[in-house]
Amino acid sequence: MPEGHSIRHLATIHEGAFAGKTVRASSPQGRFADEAKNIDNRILNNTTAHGKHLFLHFDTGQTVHVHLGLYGWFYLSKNPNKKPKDSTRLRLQHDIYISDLVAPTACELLDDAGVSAIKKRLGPDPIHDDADPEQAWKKIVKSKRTIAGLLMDQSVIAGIGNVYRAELLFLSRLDPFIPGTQMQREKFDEIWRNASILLRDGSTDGKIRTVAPEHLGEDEVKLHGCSQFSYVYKRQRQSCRLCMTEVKETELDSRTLYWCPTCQR
DNA sequence: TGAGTATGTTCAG
DNA sequence: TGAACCTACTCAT
Repeated sequence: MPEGHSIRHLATIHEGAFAGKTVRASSPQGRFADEAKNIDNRILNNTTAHGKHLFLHFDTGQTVHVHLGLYGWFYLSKNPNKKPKDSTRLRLQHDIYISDLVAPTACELLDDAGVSAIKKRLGPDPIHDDADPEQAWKKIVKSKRTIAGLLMDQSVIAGIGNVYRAELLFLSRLDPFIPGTQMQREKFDEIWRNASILLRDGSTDGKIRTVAPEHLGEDEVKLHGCSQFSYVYKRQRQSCRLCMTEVKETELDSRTLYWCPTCQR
């Protein structure tokens, strides 16, 4: 489930498990073997996250940069005898914890310049206290692209993926297809504010929660806290939770967009 | 058991 | 714009 909230969640978990400790690093799959040797038996200083990018900073001055992509994930375990899968790109281990990274889009060893280059091409991340929404607003308001497309552009705002995109647009009752040039400042501020709140909330346990309890069905209320619900994401051909109009889906920039044509006019 | 789908990004053409 | 990356889950057979 790798949107920004998951990456922050994983950064926090890895910092708690490994920071300040001497870590064994290996690559059972082999594709990160040479790089793993550089950080094997070194101390992991701390972790950071920006958008969907995770950084593990070592005392060598080097940083492991991970992007999970669509399939990637870290599997944490306390079982010292756990066997890695053949596909495990990176295994981090010390006395207590094992973390296995499987199927990431990116796993590479960078110096400070490499880390800076990645952060430079990313927009502000609403999960950060010191993120500057002005940077995002300036790009949005001068773009003719749709607001739905702009919200998914990591160089505009970092960390929002397809689920949060759909839900944020619904929460602000925004037509996904209006161009950035027609965005109202108040609407942008609302999206930014909601993104900050929802991403932070999701980062506590890695789960996306966007629906207010009063908008959940009776059966769903019983499950609330165990499962994830949405207003429009993946609810195509179902009724809108608020107005009962059928939720629509369409392809936009090669991703599926979900919206309520009545609430989001 | 196999097909289909997915919360993402990069690169070739 | 489409293919590639190459995992986990759901659903139909």
